[in-house]
Amino acid sequence: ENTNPGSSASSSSVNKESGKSGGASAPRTRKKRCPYSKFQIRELEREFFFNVYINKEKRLQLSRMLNLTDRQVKIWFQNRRMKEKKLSRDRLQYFSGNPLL
Amino acid sequence: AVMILRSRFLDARRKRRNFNKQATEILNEYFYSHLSNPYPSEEAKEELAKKCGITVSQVSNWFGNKRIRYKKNIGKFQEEANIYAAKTAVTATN
DNA sequence: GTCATTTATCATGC
DNA sequence: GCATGATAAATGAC
Repeated sequence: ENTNPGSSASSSSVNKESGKSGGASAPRTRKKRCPYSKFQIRELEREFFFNVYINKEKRLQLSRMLNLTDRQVKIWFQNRRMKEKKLSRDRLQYFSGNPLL
Repeated sequence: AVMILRSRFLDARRKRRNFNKQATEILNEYFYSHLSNPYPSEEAKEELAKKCGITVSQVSNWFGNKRIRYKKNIGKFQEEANIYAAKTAVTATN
């Protein structure tokens, strides 16, 4: 169901671009968006349920378990918090007789 | 259990309905009359949302989709661009 | 950290 | 069958 760069053994793949080194490095193309697997989402959501803000330790642990970079986990939590905020706004509209929709 | 209900709520919201023709007209009019900088301010978004009868988030979604789809294939939108360019030109002269 | 955004993907309308 | 609106990764401004 998932051809993620994380599902299994293929560890050393895509990322790395740590290169900030000597000048001439290329325009470093934007990383292509790759949807996460159901398993990855479940584990991320599980942790998000316990605490909306994840500390560095759990972040590294979770990134290893899911074969994601710590940066990806960090960004996932950021986006997830924004999503939760939008959901709250939508619920407010929904329960306050707004004639929209 | 909670997460299941939560995901249900999300999926339900994802059921899409097209905007009415008048709303699309208003949005396109703004887009093509600001083609050099199609980034409406927050106030402009609220005004557009009110005039179109949609939410501010829906306005943001529409402009996000419109910008990238226009950029990806300008030729496909050329006819549409001409139509709204002529329309705004007429309203300007009146 | 938030937050608007870009980009690809998803789900639906027709 | 694509057009279209909404959502999911990823970036960058601040």
